[in-house]
Amino acid sequence: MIYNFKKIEKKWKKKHKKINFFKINKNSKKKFYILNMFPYPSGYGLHIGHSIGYIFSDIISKYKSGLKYKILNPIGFDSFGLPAEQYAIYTGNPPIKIIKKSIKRYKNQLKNLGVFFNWDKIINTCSSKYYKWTQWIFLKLFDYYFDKKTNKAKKIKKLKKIIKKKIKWNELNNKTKNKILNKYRLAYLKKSYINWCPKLNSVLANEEVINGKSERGGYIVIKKKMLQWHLRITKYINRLLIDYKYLNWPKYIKNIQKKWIGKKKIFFFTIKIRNKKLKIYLKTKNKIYFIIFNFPSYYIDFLLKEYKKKKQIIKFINEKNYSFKNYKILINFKNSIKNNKIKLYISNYYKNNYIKNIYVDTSNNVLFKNIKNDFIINLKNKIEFNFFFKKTYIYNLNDLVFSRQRYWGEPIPIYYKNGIPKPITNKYLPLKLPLIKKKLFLKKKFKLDQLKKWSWNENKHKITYNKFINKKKGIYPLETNTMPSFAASNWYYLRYISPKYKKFLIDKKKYKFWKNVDLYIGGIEHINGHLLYSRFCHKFFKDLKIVKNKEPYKQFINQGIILNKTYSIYKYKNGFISYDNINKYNICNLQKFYIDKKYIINNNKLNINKIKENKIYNYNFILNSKKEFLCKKKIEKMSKSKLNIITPDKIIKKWGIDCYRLYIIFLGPFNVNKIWKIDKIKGMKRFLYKIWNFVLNIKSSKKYSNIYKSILNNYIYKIHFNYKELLIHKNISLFMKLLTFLIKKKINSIKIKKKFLILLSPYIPYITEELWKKIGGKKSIFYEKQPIFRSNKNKYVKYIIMINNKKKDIIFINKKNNNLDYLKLKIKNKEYFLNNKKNLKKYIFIKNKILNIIII
RNA sequence: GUCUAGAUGGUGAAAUAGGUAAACACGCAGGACUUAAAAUCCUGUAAUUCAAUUCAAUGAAUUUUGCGGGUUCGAUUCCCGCUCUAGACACCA
Repeated sequence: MIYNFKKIEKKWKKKHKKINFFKINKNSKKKFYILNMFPYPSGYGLHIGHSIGYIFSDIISKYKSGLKYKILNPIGFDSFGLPAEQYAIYTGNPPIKIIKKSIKRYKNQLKNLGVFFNWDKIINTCSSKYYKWTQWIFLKLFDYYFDKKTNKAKKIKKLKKIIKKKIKWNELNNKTKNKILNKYRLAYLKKSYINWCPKLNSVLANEEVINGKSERGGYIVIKKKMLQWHLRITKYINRLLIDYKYLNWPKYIKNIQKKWIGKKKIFFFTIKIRNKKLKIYLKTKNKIYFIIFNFPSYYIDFLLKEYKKKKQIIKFINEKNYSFKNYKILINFKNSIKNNKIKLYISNYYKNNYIKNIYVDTSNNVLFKNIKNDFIINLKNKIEFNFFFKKTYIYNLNDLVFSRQRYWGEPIPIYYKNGIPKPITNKYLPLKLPLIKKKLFLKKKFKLDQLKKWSWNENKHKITYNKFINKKKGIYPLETNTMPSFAASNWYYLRYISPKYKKFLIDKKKYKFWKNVDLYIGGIEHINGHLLYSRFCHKFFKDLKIVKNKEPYKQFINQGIILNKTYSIYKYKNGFISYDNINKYNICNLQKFYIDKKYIINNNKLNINKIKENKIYNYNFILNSKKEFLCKKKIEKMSKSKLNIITPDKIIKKWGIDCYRLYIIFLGPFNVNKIWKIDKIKGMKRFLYKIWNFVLNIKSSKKYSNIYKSILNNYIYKIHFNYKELLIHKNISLFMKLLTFLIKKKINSIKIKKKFLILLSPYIPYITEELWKKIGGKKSIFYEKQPIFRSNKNKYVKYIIMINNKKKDIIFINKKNNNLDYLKLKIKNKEYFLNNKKNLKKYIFIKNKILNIIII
């Protein structure tokens, strides 16, 4: 019989639709909630990098199911956000259409990986049934403050009571009342900076800004101050830091997050410049390493007002050059203490475009060659700073900016009554995002403030036209910003437990069983974003008594990135320049374009005729001296913007799902980055053929002896161990070894064949199902229990005999005689022992492992 | 620049708690089967040296886990210094 994977996979895909995998252990009390970070449904579909995570979680969940756990392994779509909007602007199709199409494609691709998800529990963040609760959470944050004494969030009502004791609250007008409360709310309004492009008349993401210019069009981008919603995550920092002890995360992952929170002890003093107080922070009392201005925003304004160098400063801020040498002396001012001149250095070296560090020194000749040595300036002798120092803590983490000046996100359920933010009553949520269905409507950048119908009728609780805005009728403008993408992902892990529950964001009965996520899988790049915000959100839920555990994700494993070759070309004014001539031009004036691999002929030469067929590249190509055009070749993360995506579809068509699953896991450790190569997939196919032939064709009369039992038992032990440590790629090697062992010994026991298939089934569901049926299995193989390791089956202990740390022999001894004396007896007459007997110095005996004989 | 992770054959990589380095694959070389190709199967495969035998095969010793040190009977693993590579670094998901 021939192994026809196409037929088998098609057949079992159909059959598996009828099995509810997640009900197999319906009545089990053990649970396992495994979760992949949900994908962004991009139009390009799922690529190889994504598929690794899904296959990984699928294998683990199938294994756990085999240990009789009840499984939750859901999937959803994070469908609000910038890419869909960008794509909408680019193509003229409304985002909702794009998303729906993408989700369809994504689902199909996922189903083609042989992965079991809880398809009945799917969630979609841009559906109003979901974002109703995202908005609800925001309103809760708006309605709560952080109580320092109890270290918990409490209702703002309680705060009012406290304030009333101190101030005559009722005598204040609404605006000052609001101002006071705004200082305490967990969601509050504050001015902060954004990237603003005057020519495009829009806000840009950091990613869209390159060298201080907009990615599209190359216009100048400036920093602009805007009133925006913030979340007061900083109040929760201590709790976030303390609770790491409850997390089973890799150490380095915890460290990344800890560093990001960046709690530091620091000293500060204040100086006055023209009646304005400035706090200056120092690392130690005596030496100035660097000085950080606490209020960069304020400082820039100050500079702009006081010194008429606006142009110079703006220009400088926009030069995104991370060299430390790149600093400029902007102002000199007199130090109020001893009339020493202090130079203020301003550098954009710190991350982002924000100015955060300002360096101070008192001598006139300070070099900035090396931050570690030259920069330490002792001010002690010149000025007595000590007198002014105070100790405090600073954090790297700031409050989260929660407003996005974009269309495609959850509307913030707030309206402005005489300039004061008012929440929309919970009852009337969701505040629905108006869906624009017309084509070409979005060709230009679109925001909610361009809508004609975006005001709130306070009495009728309805959205109404802006022209009706009227204080007497209670009609006020709505907030036009939307929420960022992390608003939805903060809490989605809870929604999976009861995605269709209408009364509340979670069904508390079901939560009691599932609790938090047992194993969370995702990219390392989310550690300082989503994963941190999600923890913050969970802690807030705990204060609201929605959840009971301290942390949302018990265990976390990050998935390695798949790298692939990229090719890029550089444009100068109206022409492209061959990569070997690039040194002749100033890098700041060059624009980088990624190009598709199909335009490349051998290694990194460009096929100019072919590329010119594409209108985007219809410019001059300036060749090098050899009359060739070279591209820059690099190995980078697989991503749609870099045009180096490979999708699993074609590979699966050629090799089959089982083969693809094996191969993708066999590539290496799950959390390590891998360069994409297809050449080793042959080996996996051979392995599948081998399994097929072993199970169906090997026939012999040999009996299944006890020694084989104990060897198989050892394999089972190792396989379980690897699952436990999440090193599942190693198991494939074990399977292969085990198989060659079974074939060589010509074992024909149905019992062993069955055990072997069950062990393999999480990895390769289809071939094992087929074989399972062929050797007499009645139900699906996934109803079977995974074989368990039995420690009493091993009767022999393996010893390695060494002389001066060099291996000489391997000896098996019975467990009954597991001691040094017996071992000595065993080697007594061996040649290697007799030769060295005279020079013997001592024995080093390590139980169950080694006997090392030291000679002189 | 800061932080983090990593470096093992021609390639992807294994090596439980410091104890057989290179498992398992790919590739390559040789062979079997076949008109031929593909597929399949078998054998070999870190390097150097020596011995023996030469039809083929074999045995022994030494050196090897980026570089240089340290701890230890013993280091891929622990510690210190260096070199290189990759990733993260706030409106990217």
